Amino acid sequence: MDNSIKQPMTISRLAKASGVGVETVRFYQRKGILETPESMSGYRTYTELDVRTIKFVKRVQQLGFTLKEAQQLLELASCCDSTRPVLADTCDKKIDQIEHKINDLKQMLNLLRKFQQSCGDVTSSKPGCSLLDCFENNWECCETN
Amino acid sequence: MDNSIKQPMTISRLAKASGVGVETVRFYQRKGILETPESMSGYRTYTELDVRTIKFVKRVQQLGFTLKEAQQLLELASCCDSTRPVLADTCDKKIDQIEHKINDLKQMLNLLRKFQQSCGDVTSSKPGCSLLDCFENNWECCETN
DNA sequence: ATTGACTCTGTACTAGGGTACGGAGTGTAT
DNA sequence: ATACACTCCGTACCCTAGTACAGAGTCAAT
Repeated sequence: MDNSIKQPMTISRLAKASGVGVETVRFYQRKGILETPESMSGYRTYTELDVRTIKFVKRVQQLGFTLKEAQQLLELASCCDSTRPVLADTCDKKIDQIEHKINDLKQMLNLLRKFQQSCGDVTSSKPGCSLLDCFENNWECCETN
Repeated sequence: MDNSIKQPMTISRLAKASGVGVETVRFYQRKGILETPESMSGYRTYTELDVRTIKFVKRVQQLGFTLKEAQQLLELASCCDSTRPVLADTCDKKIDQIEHKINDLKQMLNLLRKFQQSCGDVTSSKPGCSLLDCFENNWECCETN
């Protein structure tokens, strides 16, 4: 890997490369999500890792996790040495969390599909399956598949 | 359905029944998520529908949707008549959205599982699959299944 | 008719996740 | 050497989703 720099990656370059605003980068630094690199001469220079980190955080947020959780995931990402067992465990919990979320979303999806069918079928005059009705009792009105 | 009321459902009863605080109910009213029933004599009385609505909103939020989105879903729920085509369409979009989210979460899950294996295996000295590494290029480092 | 629990209204405050801005320093081009 | 873009730092502001609270009214029991 040739790490020679074409142009030093300034904060605005970093921001642009990772698709966020400069202020967001600073915000992440304040929050400790991103390290604040030591700067010779006032201006800091960033690396590809910072770009990746920010992109990762943004992605994880899209999936419905908080910044704090994104940070936890980053901590998982960054080390895999002495703390392995702890990490594996944290990972486990995160996995459970995500599995749960997926299941919930699947139920919701099911429900919406049913609802949409009864709703889109204009020939049917019956009110069909109401979201609220279906929702009761753990979505029982919809056969889960 | 016997709609006779044992005791009028006041706001605190509603809050309790739907598992939120009184202030949250009021907040939802301000936001238009919940109707503010006309009250004879100062105190409002609520119905089972309000309980269901709040529970629905809370559930939908758990799935990672915003209040605004929950409201949209409620609008879907509440009518299925003249506006059917529009609703079916909105529903479609929501379905796409959820499908997308599920796929993303599945990829994340995959990644975490891989990571966890390499991380939990203490005998393995190689750094294994880093979350950040794996994340690059649409999680390509993990075979999607 | 007074107490205590509850309600209504409005306003203020909180936490999370940013976004904007003012003032001072820096880097670079002309 | 001066202009202009950019950086750093601190503080302030915004939106979302609540939460808290003060002041006034209401209801029900004593």
